[in-house]
Amino acid sequence: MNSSQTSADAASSAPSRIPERPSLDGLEERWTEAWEEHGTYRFDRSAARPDVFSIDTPPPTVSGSLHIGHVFSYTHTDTIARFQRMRGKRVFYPMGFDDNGLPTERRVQMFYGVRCDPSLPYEPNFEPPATPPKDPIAVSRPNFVELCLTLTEEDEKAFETLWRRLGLSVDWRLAYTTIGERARRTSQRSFLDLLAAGHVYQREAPTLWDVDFRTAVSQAELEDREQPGAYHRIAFDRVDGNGAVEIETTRPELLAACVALVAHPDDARYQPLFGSDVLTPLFGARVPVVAHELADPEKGSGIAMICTFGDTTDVIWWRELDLPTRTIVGRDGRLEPVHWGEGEFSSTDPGRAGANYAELVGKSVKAAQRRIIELLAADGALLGEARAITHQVKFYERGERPLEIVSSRQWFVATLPLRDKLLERGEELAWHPSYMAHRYRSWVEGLNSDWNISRQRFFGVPFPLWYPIGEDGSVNFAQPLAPEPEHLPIDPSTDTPSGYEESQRNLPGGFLGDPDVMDTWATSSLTPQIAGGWADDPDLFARVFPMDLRPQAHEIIRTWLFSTIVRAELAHGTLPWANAAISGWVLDPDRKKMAKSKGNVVTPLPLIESHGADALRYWAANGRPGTDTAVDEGQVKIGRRLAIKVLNASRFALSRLAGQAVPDSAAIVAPIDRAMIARLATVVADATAALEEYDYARALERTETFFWAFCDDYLELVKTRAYGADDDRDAISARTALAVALSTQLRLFAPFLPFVTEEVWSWWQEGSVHHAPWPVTEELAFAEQAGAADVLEVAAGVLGAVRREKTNAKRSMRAKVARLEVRDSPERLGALAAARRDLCDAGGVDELVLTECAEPEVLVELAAEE
RNA sequence: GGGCGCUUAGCUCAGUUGGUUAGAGCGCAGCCUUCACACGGCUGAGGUCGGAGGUUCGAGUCCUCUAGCGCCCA
Repeated sequence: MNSSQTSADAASSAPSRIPERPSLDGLEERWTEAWEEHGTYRFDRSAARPDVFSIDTPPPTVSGSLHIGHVFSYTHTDTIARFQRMRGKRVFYPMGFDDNGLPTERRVQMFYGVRCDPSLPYEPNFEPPATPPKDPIAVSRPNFVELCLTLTEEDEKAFETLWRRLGLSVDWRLAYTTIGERARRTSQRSFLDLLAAGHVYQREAPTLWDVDFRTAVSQAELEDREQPGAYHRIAFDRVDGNGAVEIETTRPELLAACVALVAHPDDARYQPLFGSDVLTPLFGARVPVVAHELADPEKGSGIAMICTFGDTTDVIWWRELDLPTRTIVGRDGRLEPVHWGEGEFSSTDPGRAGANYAELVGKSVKAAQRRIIELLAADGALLGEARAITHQVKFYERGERPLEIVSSRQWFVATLPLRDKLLERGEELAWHPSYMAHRYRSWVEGLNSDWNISRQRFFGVPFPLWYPIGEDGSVNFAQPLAPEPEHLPIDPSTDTPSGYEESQRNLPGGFLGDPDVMDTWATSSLTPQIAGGWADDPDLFARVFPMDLRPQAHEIIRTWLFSTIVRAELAHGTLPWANAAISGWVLDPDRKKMAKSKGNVVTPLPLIESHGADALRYWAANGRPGTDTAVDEGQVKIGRRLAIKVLNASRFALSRLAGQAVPDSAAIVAPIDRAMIARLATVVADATAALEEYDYARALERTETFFWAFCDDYLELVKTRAYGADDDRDAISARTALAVALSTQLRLFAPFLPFVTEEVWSWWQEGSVHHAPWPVTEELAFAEQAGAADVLEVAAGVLGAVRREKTNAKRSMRAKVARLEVRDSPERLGALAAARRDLCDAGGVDELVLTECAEPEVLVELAAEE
């Protein structure tokens, strides 16, 4: 701490700035406004990279509800941002909003009662009805996107309001969205770069498909769900007439799509059949019996049918065994018409096959299953009763029906070849807490497909490509037409490729715009590049990238964290950040996961309104890194109590300071004052070390523990002395120690309680506490004690004994002590002697006797009641 | 099936590299209107650290096995 800065100005004005009855009321409005006005949290973009601390803030999904989980994790990040700022870093702390993608589309559909039909033309004056109609109105894609933009804008305002009330030290000038112009330019430019470098490719391939959303989904968006099912035993006649082969399947409705039977190569039961053919019942299609290691002899009858495509194993068999394709399930999840006897759908009896299939066509897979079981039973091919089981079925994480696998044209990022490199990057990254690295590693090790980034949706970043259409009407997907980088962002559904006229769209000799949009992760994986200005502000980008910190929740390690590492690796050959801080979840008060469907989601605003932002932040900052934490209003109330205590203790500590804004610590001469400062120095060291390791919770806990002891013991002990005369050097020592301790503690608390600390700071200091230097042990080193007994600890112990005696006697704490005898070691008695005056004042002690004794004891004789 | 985390007072949780009688807050009980604070203060009663075994002079803190809860991956 600087010494000897006594300013006459401060001397006259400072005490008057301390309110008579300090209160939390109005602090948030006042300081939120002041910070905005003074640009307290603005990023200084003149800073060089080593002086910058940059944060890749998670952009919340704006169409999701505001809930307490946001407050929780964003508070954690904010404490780190504030700590780094006070350490002198220029903090790059932008806020983003993730608005593109399916959640927004769903919300818009519900909110306005519309659905998107891309075949419709744009209606410039379209207004959605005031109340959503029962049957959704079909609107064009541009109209639909407009509604998405309108609604997300409103949602973003609600989020921003919450963040500001919570006191996040975000630079709002840096806010971005994942659908905004910069995001589209960045995503499209990055895509074209990857295309040029050969890291993305397009392929007609079996794709995981959600039949309700009618879009492809990627491996990262899958989840297994336990589902009831049943094994049905079906007989396939052998072509050679030597009886039948019995298979078991959970998906009999795919029988028409069967292309082979498969058993394990070592399975003696089926070895004689390999290479021979069998006929599918009902359809008479001739299919081979083949061998493959993935066939499980333990499962069902040990031989399975391979279809187009029942599950991902079917896809592997299809690819590795070079089997034909018989597609029967359409993109709507219903069985499509096929022509038996033609092409892939050969049959020994096309007429019968067609008649049987006519019973199924147009039905959903579920309905088709019910019908085909009846047909098989009537045919005699169904053997025995169905055997009920439960099994894991793949779902889109937001979907309601099992995924189908359909063949479609999709863009992929080649992630599988990167696997080893990605594992290395995971090792390089500093994870907080460290065990979260396992989540990433097990995910990368389990990668089984390249990243499909095409989505057959509407509100997203379009692929910046067109495809030439030949004179014969065939589309040349192999030679896409790309725009010039300076024209980005573009929308191929409304923009025209160079060398073509708009009139040539979708016509022979013309062009076709890529109809798809990118996976939402394909854009949000670029948040460091979007926020940092990679595509349009290289100067800024060089100052912030690679970033210092990615804070996020653990459930999106496989999606957001993973995909961001992929993109940075491909674009820059580096990690996108040095540290990943993984926060836990917020659970409801009964420690259950919060979910809209359960109705147990806690909204944060009422908690801020009733207890204050500092209080809610206190609760959040008590959640250890990575640990799931229950909502606990009791903890919030304690946060409020702490904030009030800071106000009141500060008022006392400063009340007799006589206006020295920055007192000279050389005036701190009393041993107990020095002991308190020495202990505070250890708190500074602990809190600093903890924050350096992203353990904000530990830093808060250390600071808070010290603060309560400071109030309960030290403040009480020195209270009388601090009121002493202006020429009393012991009084000055106490006042100075109070001021130094307060200054240090306010700065330690500032990242956690930004409002109340700023308020108190403003009573006696210039500038914002949030730009004050983070305390260092050196400024308190003058009080270092060499091995002596801790005066404060001994005195506080004796004071406690006095209080105990008064409580036992049911007397007031003001009651006089006629005689106090302390028996203890010479060393401790020496320490106590140094605090004799304070102890007698605080305890109301008339006579203090110190007796050397091996058996420590405190004897309290209360004076008679008056 | 593989992996990770958690299990410490009625509740929510600390306990950093193993070291004197295991800590905090809430809740509970009692006391005190004290000149920073009744949106307060003081004091107190409550655990032998999920279970079993082991290493060690010494283990909540390290090792093995085991139970329950939660999660990740396949």
